[in-house]
Amino acid sequence: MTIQQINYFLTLAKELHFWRAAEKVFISQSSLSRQIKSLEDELGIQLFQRDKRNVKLTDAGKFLQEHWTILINEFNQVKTQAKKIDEGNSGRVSITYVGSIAFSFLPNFLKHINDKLPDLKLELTEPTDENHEKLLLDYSTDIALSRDEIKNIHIDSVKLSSESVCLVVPNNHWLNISNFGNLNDLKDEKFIIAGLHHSTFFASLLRNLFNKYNFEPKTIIESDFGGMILNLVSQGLGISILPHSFKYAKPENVRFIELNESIDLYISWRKNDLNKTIKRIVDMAKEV
Amino acid sequence: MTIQQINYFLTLAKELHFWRAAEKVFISQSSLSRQIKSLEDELGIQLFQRDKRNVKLTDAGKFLQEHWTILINEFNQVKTQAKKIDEGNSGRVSITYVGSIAFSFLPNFLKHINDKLPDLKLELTEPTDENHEKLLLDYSTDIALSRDEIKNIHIDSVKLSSESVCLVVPNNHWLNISNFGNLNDLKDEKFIIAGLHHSTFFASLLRNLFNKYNFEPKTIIESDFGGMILNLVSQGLGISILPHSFKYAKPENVRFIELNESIDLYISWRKNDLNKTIKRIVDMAKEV
DNA sequence: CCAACTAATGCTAAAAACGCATTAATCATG
DNA sequence: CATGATTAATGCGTTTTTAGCATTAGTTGG
Repeated sequence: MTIQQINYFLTLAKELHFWRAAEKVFISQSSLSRQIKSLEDELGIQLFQRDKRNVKLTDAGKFLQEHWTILINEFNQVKTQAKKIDEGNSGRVSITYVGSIAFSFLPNFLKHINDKLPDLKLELTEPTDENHEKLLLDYSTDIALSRDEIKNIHIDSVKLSSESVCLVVPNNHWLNISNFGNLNDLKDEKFIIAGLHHSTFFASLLRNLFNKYNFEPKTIIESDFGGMILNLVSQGLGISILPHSFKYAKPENVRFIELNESIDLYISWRKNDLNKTIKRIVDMAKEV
Repeated sequence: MTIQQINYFLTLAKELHFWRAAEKVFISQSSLSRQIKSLEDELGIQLFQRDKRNVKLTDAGKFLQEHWTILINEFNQVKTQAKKIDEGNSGRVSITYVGSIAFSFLPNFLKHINDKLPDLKLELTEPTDENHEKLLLDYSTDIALSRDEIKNIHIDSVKLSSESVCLVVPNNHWLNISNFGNLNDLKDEKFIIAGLHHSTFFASLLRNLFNKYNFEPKTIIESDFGGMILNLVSQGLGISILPHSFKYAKPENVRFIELNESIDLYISWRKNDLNKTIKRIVDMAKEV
């Protein structure tokens, strides 16, 4: 039983046509026919019900199609990860991050990594659902930069920094540090903020903040992309609440007013991962 | 990349010695050497660090050893299950059950199956940890007979029957149906019962029962095997509490006194499993 | 420095995989 | 109902892969 044979099988199971399937796997129809037959013989399982004209999966075939598809995927994932370990400092490392660090921490961090490990390729992704724990465990990513700590026996997670949360207003806005009391002063303001129904950490922080003051913001635009929000604020469309680090995006015509709330940044990685480069990068993060 | 090659790799990874590994997989040392090398070439990953004398795994090799071991096991499990589906009524079906039905429901059930499907082989197991849900989901079993309903979107679960829970006492015991009031009459009795700390459904039922009367039994012997308990009770070593169906074990010198508690029997199976025989057997259970 | 050990390699034989051409069965069509 | 189109299986020769034997080459322990 070859991985190759399984791929032949999966292709045929999808096409249900020997000629088309054979073309897809770049062998002749006769070869495919024989490979499938030898697979059936070796397993002692009838995979396809076929006459001279039609091909269809048996129940056992359907079962194998479903489960082999999953297993082959896992095989490929494992292979990719092994390759990363093999390549080490000259390989690739995947990093997932939350958008709000794109302007401050992340550029410095990436520069630092590139100075120390110039041959390393970095794969950056900003996940939308923010399930960093799952992404780490199934090897979809190697390092996660998130707003909350990940508590899992297979994952190490340490706090890198804290920063304050700020009101963001256009420069010509009446609000400033000295005349700001609390959120309820802002009940007539138009807000441009992240979707509060999301399950991200920042959304939940905002929900808590509004709850504390029993305050419901007049939201005119929802966006999860901080850069977009900043831009809209600078255009005078409304005000927003963002982590302080967005100041480093050097937005024009915008003023930041610190609130009495702070938000953390954590870095998380798989405990004892064999890819030593991951740990090196984590250590670099602590230096930045 | 062949399944065979992976098995070669896993053997060598364990032995770390080409000759011994080659013997274990029934090929020559030279062949094994070449197979490993071709695997390394194909993956583009160094698996072993070797000189003319020693062999040891690289980090990537360690990683692959760990994950391939798991995947190969899953492959075999999937194969076994596909085989079962292929064989259908002449194949095998695995049933896990709780001990307490061994004397009443189970014999009738098995006889019924054997009458209808004489070519079917049945694999019976009585799991100790009673995690029927997990056993079903990972295909370790096909049908589970348990005391509580399994609630999972991939599993169907229906109640087969209910029965009362009984006090079991030796025939010459002072206690009988007419003079029994409640559990607190039994505070001086010696009990022989299942370990209450266990996570089985029956253990938790007993815990609740005792809690209800704020009653702590003087337990002299703990055993999870009902047959053993019955035997000890009949020898006069103490009294016990068991489901009513143990009466069908036809124990000598023992009397059952019904309590005001009942316990259910559920049958559970994977929803829409491709092995049609499983559903047939489930339907038979409802007829018994 | 020699003997024992062990992984790699040259060579040859056997086995497996492949493609071409053909066969055999089925289906659609007039 | 005959005929051509379609399609999976198979006979056969070729190429590729795998296996074993014998040998080589480097390492280790005495």
